[in-house]
Amino acid sequence: MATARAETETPRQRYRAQVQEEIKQHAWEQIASAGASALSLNAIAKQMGMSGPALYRYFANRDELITALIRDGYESLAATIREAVAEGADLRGLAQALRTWALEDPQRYLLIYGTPVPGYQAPEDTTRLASEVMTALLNASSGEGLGALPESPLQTHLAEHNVWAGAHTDEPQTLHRALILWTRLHGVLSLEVAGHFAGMEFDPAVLYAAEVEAIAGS
Amino acid sequence: MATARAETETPRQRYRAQVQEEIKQHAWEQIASAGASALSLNAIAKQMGMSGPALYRYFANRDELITALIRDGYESLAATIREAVAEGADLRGLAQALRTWALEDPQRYLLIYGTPVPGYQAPEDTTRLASEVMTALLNASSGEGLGALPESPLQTHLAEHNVWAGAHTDEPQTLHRALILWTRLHGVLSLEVAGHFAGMEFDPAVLYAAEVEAIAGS
DNA sequence: TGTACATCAGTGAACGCGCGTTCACTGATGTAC
DNA sequence: TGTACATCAGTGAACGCGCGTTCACTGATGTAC
Repeated sequence: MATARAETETPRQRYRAQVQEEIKQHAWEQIASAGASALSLNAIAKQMGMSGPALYRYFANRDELITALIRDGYESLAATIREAVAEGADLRGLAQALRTWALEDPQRYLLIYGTPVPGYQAPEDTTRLASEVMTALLNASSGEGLGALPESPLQTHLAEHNVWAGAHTDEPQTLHRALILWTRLHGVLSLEVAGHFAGMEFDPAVLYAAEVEAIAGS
Repeated sequence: MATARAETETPRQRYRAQVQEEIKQHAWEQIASAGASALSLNAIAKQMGMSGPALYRYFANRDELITALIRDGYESLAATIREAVAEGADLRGLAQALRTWALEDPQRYLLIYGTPVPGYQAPEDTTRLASEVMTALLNASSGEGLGALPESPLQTHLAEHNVWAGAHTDEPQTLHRALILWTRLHGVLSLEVAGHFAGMEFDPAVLYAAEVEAIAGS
């Protein structure tokens, strides 16, 4: 057959994807320098040397662009965790991967885990990516050799409700461990990224590592 | 003397303070419904039934209003903690007070601990209020009967740098305890407030309590 | 108690600005025969 | 290989809007003698 197969990318499609990518990159730069609320389609267009309305060929409106950025953020995190898992990372490795990812681009981290954009509803597929990350943490939190947790009403609470929809374990200790791993890491990261350690003269990385060890056991 | 003393509030001053307060209240409502970035002086004026420029009698510009809100936020937190301390609250009590305060007005919490406004520099007195809170946590973290922490490189790290400028203790265990109290509580609170527990069917209060107990000891 | 003056809250018009978005169009690129 | 047509990226003008902020002003409230 001489007709192009559907899966083959035409030059036009490739160009389209490139420009779309370039728009997003400029959007990230703008977010980095002035926050997500300052994102302006016209400003991006000007930076790219084209007229404002041209962007509407690539994104239906401002909201759709932001949605794409958020989705990319989730995807980037999920990919990072996926890679770490593929390389056989344990609980410590995952924590390290998360931290590296967060500090690599604080604004990307904040777009997902910072103050939510009011009235903004995340698309479904991001929740899928979010739970992929959670599942990785959960898997890393089960098994031998990890620090034992003291008994706690939380564990029976977690056992009663099914906390992770579709979790592959219902072992209370594992659920507990994964949950506090999640919240403790974000506790350090979010305060660090938001600059709340600024006045204190210590290295957040050491604190982060200590929190990881407290869960992983020594 | 018939002349009014300087400390006495004149009716005009009282009125002025009232209107200023009313402006801030409308500002909070606006933040609550559309986020801090959507705060508009003109919109506030319209809500109050007055013209836009009238607000400039009370705040020099938009930035000064936001600064006042942030300052009020810090002051409200510091007052809450101060009260709890005055009532003899221990570590558990302080943690509870913090949580109640945060959930009472999530937007106020987020204005302080959420994504920072880019380019915005907090005034000095807020750092004073912030460290007042820290000191309270520090005091509650010292003393007998608290759960012992495993040894950790973090403790020697904290001992070497003076983490809290002007802390009344340099006991490594105490510093460690106060620090993780701080980060762990915010880990739960920030994820909860930002809605990241939405998909999971459990009560964040139970998790919060478990984290407190893990530090306070049972 | 009454008058003259100063203070200050609030108004309305006006400024320039940048925003998101629509629309009719031009011109280049790709497709079908 | 060449022609006719369809697709699509990008432009420029225009829309209405709300924003922060300045300015000259009116009118009410407070102060001094």
